[in-house]
Amino acid sequence: MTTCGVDLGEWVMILPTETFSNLPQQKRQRVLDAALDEFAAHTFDNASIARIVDGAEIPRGSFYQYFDDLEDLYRYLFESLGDRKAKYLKEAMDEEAGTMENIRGMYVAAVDFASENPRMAALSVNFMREKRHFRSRIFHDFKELSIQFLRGILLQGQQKGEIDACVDVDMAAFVLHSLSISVMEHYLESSEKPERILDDQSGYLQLIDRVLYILENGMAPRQSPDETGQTPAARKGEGHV
Amino acid sequence: MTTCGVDLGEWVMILPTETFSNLPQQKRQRVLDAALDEFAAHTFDNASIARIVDGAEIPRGSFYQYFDDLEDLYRYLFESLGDRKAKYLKEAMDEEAGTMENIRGMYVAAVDFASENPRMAALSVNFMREKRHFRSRIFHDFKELSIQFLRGILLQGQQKGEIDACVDVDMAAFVLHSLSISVMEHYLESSEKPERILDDQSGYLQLIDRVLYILENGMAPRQSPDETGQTPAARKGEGHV
DNA sequence: AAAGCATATGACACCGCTGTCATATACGTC
DNA sequence: GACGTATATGACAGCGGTGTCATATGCTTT
Repeated sequence: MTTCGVDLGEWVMILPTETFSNLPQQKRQRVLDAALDEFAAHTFDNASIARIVDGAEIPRGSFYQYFDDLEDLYRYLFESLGDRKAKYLKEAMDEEAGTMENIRGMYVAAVDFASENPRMAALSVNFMREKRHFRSRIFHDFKELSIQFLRGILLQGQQKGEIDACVDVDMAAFVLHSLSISVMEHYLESSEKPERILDDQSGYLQLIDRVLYILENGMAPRQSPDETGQTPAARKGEGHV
Repeated sequence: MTTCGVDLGEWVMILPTETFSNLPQQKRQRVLDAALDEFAAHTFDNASIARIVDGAEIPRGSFYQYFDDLEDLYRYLFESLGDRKAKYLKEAMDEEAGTMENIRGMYVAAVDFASENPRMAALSVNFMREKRHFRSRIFHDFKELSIQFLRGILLQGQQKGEIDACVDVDMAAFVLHSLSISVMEHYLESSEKPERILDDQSGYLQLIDRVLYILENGMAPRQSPDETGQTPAARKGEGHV
């Protein structure tokens, strides 16, 4: 697939074939929209070009004029997802802030991202459900990357004395990564349901705080328990709501 | 599907149609084997009757003599999985033991189970990847059940003073459940890889201990840090290896 | 051996999807 | 208007799947 930079609305993305990038905005958007719908609702294996062309109301032949195949389109969407999510995470990181505050910031950013881009979030949850083999074909060890990023934060935290020296940073990164996926999944599943008890932001901020309280303080009784039941990060982060 | 109890080898299971249960053991086993292979390798949507009958070397028509459809067979396998896994968990639970020791026991049991029944473990990981809708159709809120079970243990632990009163048991159960899935997934993925750095039991016992150390003690520095870097549960549990 | 019943068998119709290709259309250029 | 090039279009062959059904097989009973 040929690539060329194009400013599409708010953010710059890498586009597939020339033909696709020359398309009138509206039509192009219809295609991307239908594709996002498809990948938000189905794993890659179950996604179908037939439904995408149907949704976008373009003839089947055109699809192959724009993309080599489904994976080509997927790659493209996935990349723009990565760019977009990276922005959220960058905004959330604060050099001045403590380690746990930054971690909380990342969790919150992930839910913000999911709430503002539900289809992209669903796509990324589906991506995590793909077989390892597929995942690394699309984005070489995306999971590894995410874990390494968290690992860096934790290591720094350990140097600053904010993370206990006894904790194994690799495991902690693994734990944080797994839980952030679970929280996002939970968020997306709950917003599917009609009841939507927790679909509002503030409900999820509370959920994140409670999960992080456990990760920060542990489940064993503390010698001097914190009476508020909130993490320091949560307390400092309250301005966010 | 008609049901009837039959003792197949080590454990009692509920069998589908009369016809299937009257089959010679060897043939029946071939079918179950092929099915387990299929569901360990593919999610339900991607599994195919064609491959199963191929693997079992039975004619396609026979399949429909034994089962209504793929879901019928899936239900049956899933149920026997549940029975089998429940046994592991029951053995792991110890009324006398402390809460964290029991939780560790469950994690270890899950990896033991995965190691001794890798295809069933893969099936159960695939099950967790299914859409919520499918999951509750097969087994009404399996995830919920698992979380409720953990919740009970934690609540008891809180009453015994072994779990900090500040922790939200619902969140803790959610965290424990999510991580147990992640650990099992990690185990299965690592045993797919040729290197297999951590595929041995003892490597995983270490992984579990490190994860649980974090959950027990938290990542924040403790006033009186434990010099060994292991959980009390891990120390008491060492006899297991 | 004929009849009756349970089970086995694989050919078959039908479906949804993919990727291709011959053909149609639009548009800029002479 | 004729030509050339880029793009549009949907019919189509091919594939792998499903569920069915007419027919075959084997075993038991008379």
